[in-house]
Amino acid sequence: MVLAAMAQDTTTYSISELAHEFDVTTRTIRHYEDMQLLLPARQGQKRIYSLADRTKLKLIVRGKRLGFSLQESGELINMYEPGKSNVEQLERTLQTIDAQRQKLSQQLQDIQKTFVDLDEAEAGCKAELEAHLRLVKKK
Amino acid sequence: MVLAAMAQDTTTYSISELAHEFDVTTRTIRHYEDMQLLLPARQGQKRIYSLADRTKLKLIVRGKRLGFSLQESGELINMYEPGKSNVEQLERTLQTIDAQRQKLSQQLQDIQKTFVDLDEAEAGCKAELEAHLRLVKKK
DNA sequence: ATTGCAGTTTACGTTAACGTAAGTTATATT
DNA sequence: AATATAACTTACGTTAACGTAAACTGCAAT
Repeated sequence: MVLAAMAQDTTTYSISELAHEFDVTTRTIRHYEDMQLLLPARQGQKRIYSLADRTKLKLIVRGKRLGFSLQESGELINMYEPGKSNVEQLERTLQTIDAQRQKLSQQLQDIQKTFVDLDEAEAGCKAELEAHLRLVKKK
Repeated sequence: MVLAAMAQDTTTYSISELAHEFDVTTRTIRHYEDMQLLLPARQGQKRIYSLADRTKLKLIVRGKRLGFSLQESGELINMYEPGKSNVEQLERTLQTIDAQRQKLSQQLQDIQKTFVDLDEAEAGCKAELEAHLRLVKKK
């Protein structure tokens, strides 16, 4: 479900609802707005978040788990917004998409390696633990 | 190859060699030492890095690509050091290993989802581009 | 009427991860 | 002997991503 296709949904959220759902503070959400990642509607002073806003926040939070900066997450979000349909911009977006893919591939490899390392570390630990157990049993 | 098993290798590196190999500054490497992640030997004032030191640095750099803090990378490194062989410590290490695995699994899922999103975004971009091309052709 | 939330703005504070600059030392080269 | 190169220490500066506090607003229930 792309951001653009969410226009008809009228569900809205308060800032504290979103904060609770994604386990962040309201300050954090407002900060993302300061950084231009979100631009919720207003009802008087209060911020009213749409489903599209929620999705953007979800992307930011996911990005954080992957170690993305807010800027990087911002780029990611912009990819889903078809807005600027001039050719030059579209081609730059395609390049950004490719760059993102490469970064993710690198991360995939890093994760695989780390899993292997963790297996080794675990094996070493368990071996040592059993050595200890044997010592206790012999006594 | 575990850190402990690298004792016999006598290869050494200067700080600038490592900096160049891993594409970081010497300042960065010294910073990791300040943060207790590295403890190279000395030859007078100069730092002399062993193969084990190099491996630790590699782990740190890899961790950074995964968005790990230096503290987290420090924990990872400590897992490979069998040093403190008391049972309690070993069991805590096993727990840390498990926590790491869970974090990595979450990252894996996030990466998969992001790949899907990128595919969608790319498809949308290309569709728009072709729409543009058709407009030009019709003229 | 006031008490209590939930929300708001403004603004200074904090932490991590280095950058950058200044001044010093040691070794090697011209 | 002078210069270059690579290393070093000390210390202040910077950026990102919020935290935290203070003071204000609007609505709801007692």
